[in-house]
Amino acid sequence: MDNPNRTYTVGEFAALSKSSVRTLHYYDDIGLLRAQRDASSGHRVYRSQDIFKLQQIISLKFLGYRLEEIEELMARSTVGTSLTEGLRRQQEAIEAKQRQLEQVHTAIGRTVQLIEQQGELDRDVLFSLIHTMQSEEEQRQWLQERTSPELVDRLFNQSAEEKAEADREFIEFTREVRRLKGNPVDHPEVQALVAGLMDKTMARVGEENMASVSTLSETDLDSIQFMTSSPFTAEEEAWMNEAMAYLMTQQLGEENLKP
Amino acid sequence: MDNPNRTYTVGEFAALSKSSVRTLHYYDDIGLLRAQRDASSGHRVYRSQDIFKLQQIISLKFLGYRLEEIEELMARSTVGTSLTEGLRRQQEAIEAKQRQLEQVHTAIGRTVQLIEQQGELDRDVLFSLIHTMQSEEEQRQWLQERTSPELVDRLFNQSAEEKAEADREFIEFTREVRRLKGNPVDHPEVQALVAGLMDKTMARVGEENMASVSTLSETDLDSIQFMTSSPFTAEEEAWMNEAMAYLMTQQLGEENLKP
DNA sequence: CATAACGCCTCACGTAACTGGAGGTGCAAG
DNA sequence: CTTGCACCTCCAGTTACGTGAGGCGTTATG
Repeated sequence: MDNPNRTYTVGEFAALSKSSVRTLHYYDDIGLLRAQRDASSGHRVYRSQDIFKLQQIISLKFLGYRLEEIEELMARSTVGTSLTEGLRRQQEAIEAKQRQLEQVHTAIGRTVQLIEQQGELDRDVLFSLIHTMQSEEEQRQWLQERTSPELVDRLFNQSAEEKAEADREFIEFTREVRRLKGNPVDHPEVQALVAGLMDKTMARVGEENMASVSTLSETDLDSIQFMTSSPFTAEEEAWMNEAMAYLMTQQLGEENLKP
Repeated sequence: MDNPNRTYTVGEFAALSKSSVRTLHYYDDIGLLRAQRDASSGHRVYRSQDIFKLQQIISLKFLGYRLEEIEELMARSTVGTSLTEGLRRQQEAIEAKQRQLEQVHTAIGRTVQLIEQQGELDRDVLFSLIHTMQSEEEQRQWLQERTSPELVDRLFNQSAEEKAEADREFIEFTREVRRLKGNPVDHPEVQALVAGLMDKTMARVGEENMASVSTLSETDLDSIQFMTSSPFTAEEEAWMNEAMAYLMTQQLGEENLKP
């Protein structure tokens, strides 16, 4: 057994504690773990009891404390309820980080899956999707404040497969837009495209929720534009709006013919 | 609708993107998002198309990329399999972080629970426990290489309750040591204490695993000392060892009397 | 015995992604 | 005329070290 009075050099001490010489120098400099000095050589000398102190430092670092806080904590002799409070705050911070990491993790998962299925992707489309995933929480919050909980539930509480399906459909849609862009808005394929979009949107929102959507104001619709970044150019958007308008007039016309 | 050619000042742009003016200055400085300048005032001028670029930057930051990497990624026009590979690496890094956070989370949870149940705790004891939790993975690895998988399983694959129980027992044990310290090693309560310790240890290890424990070498036992930091002083350790030795001789004596 | 190789020392700069402050300009309102 | 606002630039500080230069004293080797 080692005798408890033996001393260590920085190198030995670093190896023991699995930290680095530089780290020990640093702790010495900032006064977190002061070493004694060999009078003649000026070398740092650590005593075996310093091991415990260093272990405490490492433990507290492990718990997420910064060195300054650690110094303060170690100066206090009692370790009780005051620490619990700090620990609980640490706990909450960790949970927040975990939630964020989880979000990023699934976002990357969805992105990778998309690229694998679809091959090379247009960068605008990809970034638009990533941006949507990233701000999903924000959008949910926003809708929660303005529409019915049922709609929010329906739109966001989807399974991973449903979300993947929505991603695919979106990609498909952008490809069709790129393919048909330039055609007149009354071109049958263009009309089919926008009709399909409206159907899908209706299906996604659900008929029973259309009422709460229609309560959204003009300014609301404007600000939704900023949140959901679109991969389309201004001309593409204008063209699509025209096609939509044409579709609406056609449908209205048919209805007027029926009775 | 905003016309697509309107321009923004830094302040407006910061508000739009929910970043700060300083951040935009910074991105301009490092060339990540260069702004044009108003010739007369020298003020930064952002165009609406810069919004997309900034959104992409924010998205990539969200995915965990560093600004330097982002600049490089955005310079490339194709976004395909090269990105997937990077994303997968990101994914793994995130998973590693998640595992680490999970470990810290449960460690703090156990600590808080202990302080709540036991009130004020001796700092040495507390740090000893935290240190043990922190290096649990390391210890598991160490034992895995040297003993049987069954033993490792038994020692580490415990439920949260079992671990909490072990923590409590350990605290209880340190309290008893403090209380009885100074008594002669053949004092009945001291003997009961060490006998209890041995019983608990045997129960924890399991009779069928004693064989693989005994294969550990002397040096192995030394290095285990460094990993499991003890909250006891050198004298306390010596005293406990003596008491253990006394217990062993007694038991050997009894066995010799039996037959 | 000279030299090389260690291990230690100090000093000082680099890191990532900002944040904050000091000091200055131009413009509009009170 | 002053106040306030929004902008500008330049400088410094943040965290917890990593890295490298240049130097000293001790030990191993040719």
